[in-house]
Amino acid sequence: MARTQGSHSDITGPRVRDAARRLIARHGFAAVSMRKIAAEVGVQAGALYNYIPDKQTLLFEIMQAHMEELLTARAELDAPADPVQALEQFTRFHIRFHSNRPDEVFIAYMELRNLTPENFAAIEAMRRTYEDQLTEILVAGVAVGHFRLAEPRVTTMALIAMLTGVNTWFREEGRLSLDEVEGIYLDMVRRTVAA
Amino acid sequence: MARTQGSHSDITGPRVRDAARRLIARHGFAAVSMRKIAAEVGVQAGALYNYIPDKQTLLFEIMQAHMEELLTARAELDAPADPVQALEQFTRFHIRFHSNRPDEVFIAYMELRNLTPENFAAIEAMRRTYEDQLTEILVAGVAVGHFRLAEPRVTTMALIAMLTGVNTWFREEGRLSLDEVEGIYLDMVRRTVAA
DNA sequence: GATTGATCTGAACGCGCGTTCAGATAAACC
DNA sequence: GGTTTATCTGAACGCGCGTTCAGATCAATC
Repeated sequence: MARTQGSHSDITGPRVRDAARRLIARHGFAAVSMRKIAAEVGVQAGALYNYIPDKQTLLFEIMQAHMEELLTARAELDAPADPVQALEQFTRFHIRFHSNRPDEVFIAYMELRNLTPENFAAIEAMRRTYEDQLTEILVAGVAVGHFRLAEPRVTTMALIAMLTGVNTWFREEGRLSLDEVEGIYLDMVRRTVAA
Repeated sequence: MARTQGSHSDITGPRVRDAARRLIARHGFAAVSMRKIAAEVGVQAGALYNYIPDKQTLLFEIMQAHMEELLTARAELDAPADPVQALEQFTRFHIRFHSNRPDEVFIAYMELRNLTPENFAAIEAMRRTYEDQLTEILVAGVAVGHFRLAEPRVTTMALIAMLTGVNTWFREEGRLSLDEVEGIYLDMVRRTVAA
């Protein structure tokens, strides 16, 4: 067996996280061993500890990176003042962002219970920050009489569940394009909150 | 340590499944060992094999029982001919049934990937049967001009995701009663498909 | 071309895993 | 009260787990 040692830190580091993300999304955090991640990268298990302190931190960093990307990507858009337009922007953004990252989305929801309490709180806070942005749009729309809804927070949870649900069935190679799906969901979202 | 042996099959059998259901919902299938389930029941790990052939079958039977209960409970309702009333019945039934069984619902979604391919197919078929019932209501409503929607299957997935999402935030001791939540969601469902 | 330092191997650690099974126990039956 | 039988214990099996670490290897530096 040929040894292939040397300096590959800049290459191996990201590959560890990529392999972990893919394997955890497919098999679940508890079912993925450090040895399997290492094998995917082409390295022995011990070498992983040059890049991560432990398995728990690996999971947390994957989730944290995902949530930070979500908040950053969203912050980079300039929000329309009109709540109707803001809702359209949010809807399209949510579907597009999440359908492009099925592994991360799956992990961020399924593996919450494998986080330590502190790590869990950190991820939940970011999720709440994101949800609050939709709630704000809804409240603003109600204020100007363009939306009508019973409970902003309940509607927020309902809409986000509906939109994220796209990931459970949408396939790139399916009958409908992502653009078409976006349009269909946007219509449903609008109706749900229409005045 | 006092031995507590004897005949308890009729008691122990259900307790094994109850303990497994609770523990798997909380920690995940891969993270729950047979020894932990046994400890919860108050028995040694070996005794579990008087009631289940193996761990995989235990998971499958929990999911299967849940899906069968879902289909049975739904079948026991007599469906209104009017699609509008049928949709209301489905919505209320779905929210009520699922919010009463948070553990089972969580497991039935999260642990699908831990099923063998054959067991997975069996559960998926039952889930599809349930989903199809909503699709039929939607199609019937469109046919008589009471509903308007782009894609019955897409709307089905969107509504079910929205309704099941209640489980992620609803708490018995919260501000809103289940009746109120039912009403709010029913309103959103109606608007989503209104002609 | 010798030295340094980052990177990786390979072996080891104690532990818990799912499952099996011989034997112990206690309830049920005659 | 002796026998049968369902139920459970306790030990064992081989295996993979997360993590550590001494030593091997190689790229970069002088």
